[in-house]
Amino acid sequence: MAYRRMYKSMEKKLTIYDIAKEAGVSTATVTRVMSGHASVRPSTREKVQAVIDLHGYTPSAIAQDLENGKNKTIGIILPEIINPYFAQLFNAADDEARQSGYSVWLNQLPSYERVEDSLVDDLIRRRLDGAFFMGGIWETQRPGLMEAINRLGQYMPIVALCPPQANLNCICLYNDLTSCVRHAVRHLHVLGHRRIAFIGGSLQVGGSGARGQGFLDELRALGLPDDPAYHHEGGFDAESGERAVQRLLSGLEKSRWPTALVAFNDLVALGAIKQLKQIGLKLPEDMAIIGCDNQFFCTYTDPPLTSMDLHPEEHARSAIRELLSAKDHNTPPFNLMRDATLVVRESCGAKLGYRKMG
Amino acid sequence: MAYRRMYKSMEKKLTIYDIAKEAGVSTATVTRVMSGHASVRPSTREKVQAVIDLHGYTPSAIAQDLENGKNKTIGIILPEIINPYFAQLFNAADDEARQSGYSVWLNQLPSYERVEDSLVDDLIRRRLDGAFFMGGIWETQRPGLMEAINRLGQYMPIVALCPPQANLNCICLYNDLTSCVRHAVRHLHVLGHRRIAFIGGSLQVGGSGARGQGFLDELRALGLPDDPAYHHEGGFDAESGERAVQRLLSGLEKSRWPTALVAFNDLVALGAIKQLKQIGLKLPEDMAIIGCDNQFFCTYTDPPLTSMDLHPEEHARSAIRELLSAKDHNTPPFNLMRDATLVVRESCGAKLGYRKMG
DNA sequence: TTGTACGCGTTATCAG
DNA sequence: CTGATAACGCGTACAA
Repeated sequence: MAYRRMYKSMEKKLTIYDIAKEAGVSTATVTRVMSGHASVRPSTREKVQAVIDLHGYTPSAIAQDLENGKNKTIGIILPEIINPYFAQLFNAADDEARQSGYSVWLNQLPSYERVEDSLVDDLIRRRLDGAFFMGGIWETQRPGLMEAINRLGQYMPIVALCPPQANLNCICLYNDLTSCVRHAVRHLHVLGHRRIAFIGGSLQVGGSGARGQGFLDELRALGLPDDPAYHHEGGFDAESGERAVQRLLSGLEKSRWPTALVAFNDLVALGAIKQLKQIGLKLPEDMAIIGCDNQFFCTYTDPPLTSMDLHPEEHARSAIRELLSAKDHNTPPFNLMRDATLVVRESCGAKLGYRKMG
Repeated sequence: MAYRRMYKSMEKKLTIYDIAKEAGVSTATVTRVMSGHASVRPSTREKVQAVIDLHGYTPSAIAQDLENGKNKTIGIILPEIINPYFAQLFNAADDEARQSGYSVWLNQLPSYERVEDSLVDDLIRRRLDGAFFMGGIWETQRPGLMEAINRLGQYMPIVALCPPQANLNCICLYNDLTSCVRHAVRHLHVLGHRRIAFIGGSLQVGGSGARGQGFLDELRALGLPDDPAYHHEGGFDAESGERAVQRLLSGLEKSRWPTALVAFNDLVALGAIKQLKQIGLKLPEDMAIIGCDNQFFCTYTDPPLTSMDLHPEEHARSAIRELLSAKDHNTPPFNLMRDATLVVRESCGAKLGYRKMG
């Protein structure tokens, strides 16, 4: 037994013509009533409005879009919304766009996967008003990404959350990750740490390279030993953190264990903390750790995780604003750097004060 | 100095007419070439394709949408993507939709806020193929929501993640939260706990009511005391958890403290754990705790958090599938219930075995 | 103040 | 196989 007319969409779709006919006016008048701008005789207005209300008529956005040749939509491309860091970015971008009467269209592009032409085609096909590529992308080799951005950039303004790169034709918003990591290392040094290791991420590639560089730079600047056994790459999530700690410590005599860890990000730190405790270490007494991203759970780890805030919301809001303004004013590409902020909690032993360490 | 022709979108927009003219054919033929379905003489095909490639022409999706009267888009309404639970749901829905060639349009509708007509108008205006309302919504009074859903339901199929309700005309997917909480309480009881408290959420309203009911039901069934001082509502996030613990314990002599906590969800549990430790309690020895949602960080709390898995991904995938099939087959509304699964970790003392407790 | 007619970019239909 | 032409639903000149 089939159900009929369950949805109005199943009935004859209601168009502006239907309203016009039923109200005994032209479609132009209906438009006038709805927009409210033009002047309509009060009696006609009422008559038309009555019909509109009666049927609950709402004009089709797709027809409107066609009419004025745009979407009022901005495409957002990120690796995975599951990652709270990207959720945070997305959320701020969404909010900012909405405030300007724009919508946002989310596209997940998993890390490690090749950038397919079909994604770019999709974005072009939709006639978006701009595209915002956010991070995670440069942390790994991403075949095809730069070409994709450059092609897409011929159709709409683009903002990317990444350090500026040669031949990358878009607005780049980024953090000075080198100085960010140097900041972290310095914090640990001030607290007395001398054997410091870096875990997670990937020291060679893309944006991660900057962190690795910062790490090494600061070690040198402080005159600390630069032991290759103290670099353990591996990934961007909590499991990577667990594994990194395991590999790091199992490869070293106890006497040579570092006293502090710089984690690629908070997720890596989260995993590291678990593994460190499992080994029986007390935090921060036996091992200090610092994360990056200042995620919501930093307050709730035990001990609370000291971290670097990269100010993702501000980046996201800038991105949207620049996108909209670039569309209007045809702004030439530029780049914008933000400093990171150290958020001191307890995982580095700040409360314990300075200690002389082996 | 203004930049010119930076984006192709700034130039005269390339349409199918332009391609047709330049290739010396009609627009119909261009369409045929692009779709590949109809038969075109190879030589013409090549000729047309050459022009297409030359200019990188991509047909406008908005015109296509107008033509076939649909979007291939499903609207998703959730409180906040920042909450990892909803991110998880969204992600699964997105993936499922994509697999069927559909897109997803995210709309955040903060809890506690009234459902504006403008949101519903927006959804209707876009001529979506369906809408998926997900949770958090029924946890609080939501003036206007039911009316909104019922109005929207006249235009497109709707799936909601909530228990079926009278006068709510949509497909409801839900968990049996009553039995879910009873399950949790039983787990604690088996481990020896006799004084059990419930924190977070709201016992009276909507979906939360079911949890509160389950809590009370199981206490009664087990012959445990039902002490009003053991119910502490308050919210859905980590901070709420902190406050709830504070209020709960400060209002009770130590001898009457519960030995176990049922938290509304994992975020509440996260906050509770922090506060419990701050008070100096050992977990799970001095206080057991069980969460709900089985979020990613459950593995990484200390101790790892025992939780209930509500299988959000399965719900989300069902939702999308039902939405698409409802559109095609005009299925009558129905409801679908899923059981929750207990995921035992260490926060309830399962490793310690049964203990006789005060 | 109101109506007519056309354009927006595609696809589909129907001739040829 | 190919080309006109009519939809699709709306806004907007332009005319009345």
